[in-house]
Amino acid sequence: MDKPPKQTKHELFLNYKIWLSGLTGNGKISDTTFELLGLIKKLGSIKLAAQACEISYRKAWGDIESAEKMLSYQLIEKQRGGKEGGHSQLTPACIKLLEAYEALQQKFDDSVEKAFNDFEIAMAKKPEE
Amino acid sequence: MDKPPKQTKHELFLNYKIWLSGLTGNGKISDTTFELLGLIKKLGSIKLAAQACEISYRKAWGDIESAEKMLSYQLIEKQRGGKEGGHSQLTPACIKLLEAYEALQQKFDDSVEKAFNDFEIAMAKKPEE
DNA sequence: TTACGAGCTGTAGCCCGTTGCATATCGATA
DNA sequence: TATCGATATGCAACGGGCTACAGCTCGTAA
Repeated sequence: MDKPPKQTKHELFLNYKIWLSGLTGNGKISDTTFELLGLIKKLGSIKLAAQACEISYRKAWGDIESAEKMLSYQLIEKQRGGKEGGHSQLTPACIKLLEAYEALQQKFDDSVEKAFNDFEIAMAKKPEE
Repeated sequence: MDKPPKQTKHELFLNYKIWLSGLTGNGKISDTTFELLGLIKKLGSIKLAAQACEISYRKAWGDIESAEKMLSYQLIEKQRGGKEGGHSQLTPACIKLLEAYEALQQKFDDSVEKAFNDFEIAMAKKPEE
């Protein structure tokens, strides 16, 4: 899921990872989890989303559970049974959260790009300058 | 070493981690490694710096080695022997790198703060707004 | 010339996140 | 009312990262 990092003239890449945590530190929502949520929204299924995310269903399920526990509200509307076995969709609260996160992520990307450009410039300078 | 993350009115914290990697992905320089380098500069000893960093000497040494291999230049001037056992200091190239990183880190912090403020505002709004 | 303490190095073992598997549950629809 | 497949859940096993520890190397100052 990690997007290709940015390269310097010095053959360095900048990588970063962001996540949300709760007050007591007893849980977290990682970028991967948000990606998972986005895929559930798109695919309507935890199973399919987990596959697309290249993580085990077990992990996907656990991540959702811990995120919901941390936030103390429901993220996923789950439907079991039926010929199709079941399906899932995001709650309105989850959609709101996801959209806020995606905006956060986007702003972050832009800022990082800028900061890293400055880094490249600094590294290109000779030490004595 | 992780600094306290920022809190929303929704009792959420934003956390992040950055690191540099090389072309072939065969190594990385984490924020912890940069913290270690800063402490070596300050304390003049890998051993003391590792203690201050709360990592094992073994890991500190391995991190430095892999960073130097990745960059293919020397970061640390090491001195063995003597009554004091030895000491270490940063090379000029390392100091330059460290300073560039610290500036990058600072800009990162600012970006995070700004992006997270917007996130808070978005989360404070009612879904229908 | 020796003693000391940091730099170096290998390895056994722990911790913890994750996978993989097994198995149960549910319920719309055919 | 039988079926089918996704949701739900536990657990053994694996693997990577790290620590703990043991032991060595070095060279200066006493």
